Amino acid sequence: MGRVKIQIKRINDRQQRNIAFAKRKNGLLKKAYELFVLCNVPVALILFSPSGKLFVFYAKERPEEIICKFLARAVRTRLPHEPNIQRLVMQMRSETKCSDESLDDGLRYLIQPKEIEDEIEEVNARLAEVEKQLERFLEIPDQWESLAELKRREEDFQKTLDIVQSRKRDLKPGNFVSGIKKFLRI
Amino acid sequence: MGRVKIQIKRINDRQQRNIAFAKRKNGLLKKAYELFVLCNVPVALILFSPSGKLFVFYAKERPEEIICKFLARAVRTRLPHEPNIQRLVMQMRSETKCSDESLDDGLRYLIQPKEIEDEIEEVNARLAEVEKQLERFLEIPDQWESLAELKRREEDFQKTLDIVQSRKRDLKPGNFVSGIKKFLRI
DNA sequence: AGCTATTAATAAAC
DNA sequence: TGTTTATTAATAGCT
Repeated sequence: MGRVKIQIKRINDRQQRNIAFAKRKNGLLKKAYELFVLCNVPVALILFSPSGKLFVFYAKERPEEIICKFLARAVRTRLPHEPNIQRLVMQMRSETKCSDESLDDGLRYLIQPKEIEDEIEEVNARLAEVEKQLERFLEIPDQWESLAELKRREEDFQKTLDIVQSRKRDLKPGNFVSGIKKFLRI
Repeated sequence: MGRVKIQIKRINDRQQRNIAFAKRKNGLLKKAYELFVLCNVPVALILFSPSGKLFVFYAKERPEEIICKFLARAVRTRLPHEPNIQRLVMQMRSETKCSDESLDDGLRYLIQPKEIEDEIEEVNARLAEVEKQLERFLEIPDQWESLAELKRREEDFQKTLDIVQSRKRDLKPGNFVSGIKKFLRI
């Protein structure tokens, strides 16, 4: 998506490679962040610059938690080759007391409690209900004057609901990115 | 980049969220792959679907190697809280000779999450505001029917707030969060 | 580190 | 579930 279409192959010029890395790293981080916010899923992205500098993005859970989940699956499938990880997986293997029940087929893992999610959906359904009623209100001619007022109040409701929902998300147990939205000034 | 511009905030409808996840997961994986090919750098991307299914992408090095590198540097900055990882890091700490080069400095920030009490207070204040508005609303006679509905909604808000407050105890202080503010162009 | 012409990703519709 | 299309978003080449 630039001035010309490029082939996805290694950039040989070192400087150009660094430029491409800097730009695309930002894009990738943004995309990872957006996926987290939109879908509210745990994400961990670890990458190294051409010069070896470490970059980490993680959301919803701390990277150790995400890594542990990933390694827990490795326990069931294969033993990683890296010695340190191998040692860790061996430990986990000896300790893991058949939490197999939480594993459907080796791919699914640790399903989040759904109650908060459901709550939000329920509240949204009710909000839609009220919005409908407000719509009907707005159609009554002799109450036209109060239209602006009603709209304002409807917006107030939405705003309040947004705040409550956002707080609920932030306060959700296991969510260690509490306040990230505020921090990012979104 | 769709038919309409969307706000980056949690998608509440579960089905829509799943659709967005499926599409954006593919996009994210593609971007990660392209970054790897173009710049020839190690990349590890671990993410979970809304239903808890695990997805892993890694390039240039096995995920265990990338994770090990990440953890090796964690040795120098902080001790992760997850017990298994903690044990591993302790081991690595006693084994690893840490050089100062390329210690991540640009991407990580220590976030001091806003005090939960303050946030609850904020929500309470907002709720009180809406309560006041509802009071005024309730004084209009010929709108009484729908006002009962609004009153009910107000109670819903209170209930929701109670839930939020009850979850306060479950919240643990956050630690490091990948700050990406300046990269997100927000 | 900014600027645009372009390409690429994707939200909604089908 | 997959395909199409109108739009928005990312970014390659320049400065």
